[in-house]
Amino acid sequence: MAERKLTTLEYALLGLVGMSPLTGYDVHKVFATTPLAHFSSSPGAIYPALRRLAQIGLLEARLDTSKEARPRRVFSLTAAGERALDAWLHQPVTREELIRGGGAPVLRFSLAGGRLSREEILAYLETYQKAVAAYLKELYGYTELTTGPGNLHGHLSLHLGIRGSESELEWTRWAAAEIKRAGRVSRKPSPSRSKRKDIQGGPECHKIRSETL
Amino acid sequence: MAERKLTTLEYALLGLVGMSPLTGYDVHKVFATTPLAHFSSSPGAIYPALRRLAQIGLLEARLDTSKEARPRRVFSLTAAGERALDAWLHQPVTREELIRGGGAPVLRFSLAGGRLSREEILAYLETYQKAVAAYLKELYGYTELTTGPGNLHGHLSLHLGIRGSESELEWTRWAAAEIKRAGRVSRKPSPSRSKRKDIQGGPECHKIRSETL
DNA sequence: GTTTACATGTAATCCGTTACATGATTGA
DNA sequence: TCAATCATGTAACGGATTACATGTAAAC
Repeated sequence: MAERKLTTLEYALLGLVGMSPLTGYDVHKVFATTPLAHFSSSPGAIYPALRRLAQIGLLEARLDTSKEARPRRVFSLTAAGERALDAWLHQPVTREELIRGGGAPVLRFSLAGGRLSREEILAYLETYQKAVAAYLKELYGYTELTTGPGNLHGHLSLHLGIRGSESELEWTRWAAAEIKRAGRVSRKPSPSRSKRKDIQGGPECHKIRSETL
Repeated sequence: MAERKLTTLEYALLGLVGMSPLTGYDVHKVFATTPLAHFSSSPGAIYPALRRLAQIGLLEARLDTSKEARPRRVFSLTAAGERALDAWLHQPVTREELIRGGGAPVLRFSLAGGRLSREEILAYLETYQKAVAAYLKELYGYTELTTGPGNLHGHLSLHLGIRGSESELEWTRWAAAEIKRAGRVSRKPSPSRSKRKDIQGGPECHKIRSETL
């Protein structure tokens, strides 16, 4: 239980497997056919990563020998894997995550559905918003240096970053509002169900999510 | 001259060194203090990459032994380096570059100032725009799958990607318009200078650009 | 005079890419 | 039956991260 740091890909795998047990090829299909495509769907990335997670006890592999074909490993989350995933989902968005790309902030948000409470998710979006706002301030600071003639391309490139961050900032506010709204409207038609379940859905919902996210 | 494929970092180094000769620490400063920060400023990335580029003949290192301190290597572009950089700058934006992050599309645009003609730059922005538009179409296709209850987080995450791509698309149009406008207005006050030079500026402009981009 | 920041690297580790390998299933 | 696709991996290579090493200049 050396608690070594995991890569973004490995957390993505934990999250996917946590929705429903999956084989390596299932993961490949998700990465190849959904907006999660910025993860490589190459087997050379997926299979070793799954094996690594199994070796450190975060995933557990069940050998499926039905069909008497080549046995396939079906991976599912262990208790330690649940803990590692939940701990990661509770991390705030950092400046480094924003700058270095990799998509960790939105990945955490995607996987948080059903694993975090609505309050925790809103708190997470708050950290997201703050991080983007702070980074935007940095970018605005650069504009003074690039205005004026002689640096048109620097000026224009900077504005691409600024526009992107502005759009990201607006999204965090919009997403928070949508989540609050969804909590309100779905409580009315079915007041007997718990708030968590309203958003979370059942296992079949997980299946859909893993295919369409 | 085996023409091995270069990484985005290596092209960024070619571009920076092409603006003005630099040492490894100069590069570190650029990555640490400008919006180019999504490249790692760690010496373990920069120094080996510079050395690699020198070994394959794209950079040339001049040993500066003034000050009699530890000698520092000042890198500059070779003719082969210029060719490799220019060839890369002429590549259109691809779907893979957009999806896998890495910032190659905007990096090429940033480095294109002064190296490509205005017509070539506009053509490049055209490929950028087409690639983003095509990717946006893909993303819109996913919205149908995520609408409806039970997949709120997938739906919201998808919209983050859509908003980001829409913002990027608008930027390509705006940048093209700005470049056309700049070409027009700067020709009037100084009709004697060439069009290229109007945008490009001199060496001191390169220095500014490398610090502020 | 000692610490802090500047400056230039090297070494180990490790993840991801690319290419290869192989067997089962399906369609022509 | 032959090709193509599905499905499950392995192996080699290489680049990036992290940590370490070291020496100089400035600040206090």
